[in-house]
Amino acid sequence: MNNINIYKEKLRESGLRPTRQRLKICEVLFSPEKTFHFTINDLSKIIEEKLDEKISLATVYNTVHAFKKKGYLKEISINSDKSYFDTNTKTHHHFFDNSTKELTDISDDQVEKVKINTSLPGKKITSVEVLVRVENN
Amino acid sequence: MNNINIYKEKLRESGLRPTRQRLKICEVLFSPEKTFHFTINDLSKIIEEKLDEKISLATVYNTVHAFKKKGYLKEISINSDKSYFDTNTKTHHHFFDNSTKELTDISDDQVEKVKINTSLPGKKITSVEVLVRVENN
DNA sequence: TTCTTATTTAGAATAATTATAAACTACAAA
DNA sequence: TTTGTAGTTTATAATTATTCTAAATAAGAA
Repeated sequence: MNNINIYKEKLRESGLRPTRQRLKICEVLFSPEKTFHFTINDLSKIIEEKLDEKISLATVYNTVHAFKKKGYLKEISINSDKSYFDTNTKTHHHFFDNSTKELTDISDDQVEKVKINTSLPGKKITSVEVLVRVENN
Repeated sequence: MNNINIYKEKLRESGLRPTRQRLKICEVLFSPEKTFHFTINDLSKIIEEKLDEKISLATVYNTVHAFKKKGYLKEISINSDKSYFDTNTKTHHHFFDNSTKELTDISDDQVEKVKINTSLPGKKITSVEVLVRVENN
């Protein structure tokens, strides 16, 4: 089965032209059943391996940022030396394994609601996310 | 009052030679009563303004990383485009203001203990930190 | 088909960080 | 004190991630 028409539709809805490159990137990002994390470099490599055709690195950057802006991707800051993106855009939490540098999702329902007993005047909370660092024991 | 001898002592304890440069950086980082956040660039500028003498950027990098390794500084990843360091090395939480890009501490006691109902086999939790994103309302 | 505007692209530019290797310095031992 | 050595500092080059630029291309409307 092919999702291309769905992606075309979605892109057009978002005001993004469904170009060949964007559709390929959609396939790589949104066809897998499970959400995943990646860096731009990861993505670029996956595309090279999976596809017969190369997509310019600048386009990968452009596309990822466009998708992020539209809310189809989420940027995660764990490691300051690289930008990680996540195809899971819902508010959720993470394990970060300091031993292996791996990042894993913790679904929202496995963390009890976090209560913050303070606030900033004139500001409203947009998200509350938990980072659980682990290491080998 | 002068903390230099305390810094000298601490550095020596840690196996770091108390050089002129390291002592100056200690003064800038650890003399203020309140902890604070900074980037390497911030720190470099503060040093230039405060001190009559310049410290090479490479040394600032070296020193910050050495202090981080020894546990005197903590690295914070909020914004992926820069590395922030924190002189508050205790486990604590943050507000990140998306409107102003400002980072503020939330002390540990203002956040109720976070319960995680899942775990990773063979791993132990080393820290649980909460990031609360806010924006103007 | 044609026109307009968005998009892609290679490569240059920028910015943060790390590496290099020579000069310098803290400090232990003579 | 002086000296030797290992740790540090430094300027600069190298590297890496990311953004910019401007020309070529392609999508979609007329």
